[in-house]
Amino acid sequence: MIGLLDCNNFYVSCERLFNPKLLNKPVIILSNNDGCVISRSNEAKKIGIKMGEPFFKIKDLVKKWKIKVLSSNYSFYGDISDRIMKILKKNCFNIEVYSIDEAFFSLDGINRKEIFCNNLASKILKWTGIPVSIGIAKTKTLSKIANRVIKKKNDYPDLKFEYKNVLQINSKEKLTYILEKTNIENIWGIGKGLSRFLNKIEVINGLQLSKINEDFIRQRKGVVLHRIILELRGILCHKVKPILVTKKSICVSRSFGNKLISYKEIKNALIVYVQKAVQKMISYRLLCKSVSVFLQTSIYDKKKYKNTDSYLFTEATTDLSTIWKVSDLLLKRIYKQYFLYSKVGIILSDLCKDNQVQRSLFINKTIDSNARKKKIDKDLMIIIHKVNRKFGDGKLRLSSDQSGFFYLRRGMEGKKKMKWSMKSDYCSPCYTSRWCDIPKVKV
DNA sequence: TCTGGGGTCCTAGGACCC
DNA sequence: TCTGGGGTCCTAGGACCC
Repeated sequence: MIGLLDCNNFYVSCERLFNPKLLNKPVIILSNNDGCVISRSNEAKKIGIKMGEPFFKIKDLVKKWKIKVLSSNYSFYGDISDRIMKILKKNCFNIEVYSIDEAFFSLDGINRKEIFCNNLASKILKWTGIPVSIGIAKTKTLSKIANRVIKKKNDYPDLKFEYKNVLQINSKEKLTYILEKTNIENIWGIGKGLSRFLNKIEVINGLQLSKINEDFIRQRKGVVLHRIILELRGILCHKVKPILVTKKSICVSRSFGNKLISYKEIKNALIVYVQKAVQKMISYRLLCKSVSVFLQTSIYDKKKYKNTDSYLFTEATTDLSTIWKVSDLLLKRIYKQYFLYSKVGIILSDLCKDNQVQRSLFINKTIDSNARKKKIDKDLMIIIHKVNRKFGDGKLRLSSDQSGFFYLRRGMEGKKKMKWSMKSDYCSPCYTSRWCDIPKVKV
């Protein structure tokens, strides 16, 4: 049996930990750039605010219902997430952290699974203050469904819930009832495209999907949907993968706070993302062999443009100034005048572990050559990494000219807003991850 | 006026091999 | 005039996830 732990309204719950004024009130959290709604309290859900809704479209509702609005604060949520996952790891042996607020775990060998999970949920609530739900079933797909059922009890009136936050699908009758009451678009792995296809052939709910002719599906839609069907029948296709599989790519990109036209401004934004991406890569002890840069206008604009270009190194590298030189070159190649750009980004791929680098036969005279220089560059990057960790992200930054020099950023982080800086008008303090933001208690 | 960011997996089709 | 069969590997793009 597989358990799925999912934090309830995770980002809202995090914000409520340190700000009790948000309790029992409608609260929403916005995506980067204050673009869309990505977390809602139950009260906000009741008002009818949908997941992913653009913020500007619901401003009237926000005013009318006095909804509390917050920008997202990922370093804070990440820290709370770590605490929850640590508790889980101490109590279970086979865990796959699936997202910032979700984890699968194996329940093999545990006798009274529901009681065990109920205790686990209580412990997490007591130790971190975050309410969680746990679904238990034979496969990942079914445990996702079980988890959803707990959160939407009203949609399943005939079910008896022994526990407030835990549900096990442990009988055929229960499974049949739940599947019949679950629409296909709420099943894990079925998005817009597959829903449209299934609705067309009059498959509306999970029960119908589980009974469909699998050869037909395999032929028409391939192995992905076939596996979903098998999992609905209780046949395991997706194992719990506890080992951290190494990353395959690292991407850093942001939408600009304001649209940009000039090459120079876009370049200034890109250099910050390049440095972030390289630092991330180094922290995973990886090197990259390939760099891509992409640039695009908003998909909602009339005058659209979107382009990507890539560069392949002869040997994998972590060197920031080399990667920046290449990124700048790529940006030059894809930049076109007279467009209103909304986003630029960098992707590092062809990643390899730092102890498994394939050496090049033709090391001389290439852009990323010279072993001695490489060693110095690597040491330099580690120092920059350490300085930035100690004094704040972005304190030491690569200069955007081609000198390869670094410069020290004066003043407080975030004081000087650039035209391209993200909107984040409603951000809470980093209560647990920045020294000056830690709440003070007066006794 | 204002619509996120960072990923993974699969497939079709082309290029190439003996 | 007539030109096979059975493979592998790579890539771009799509679908999907939270």
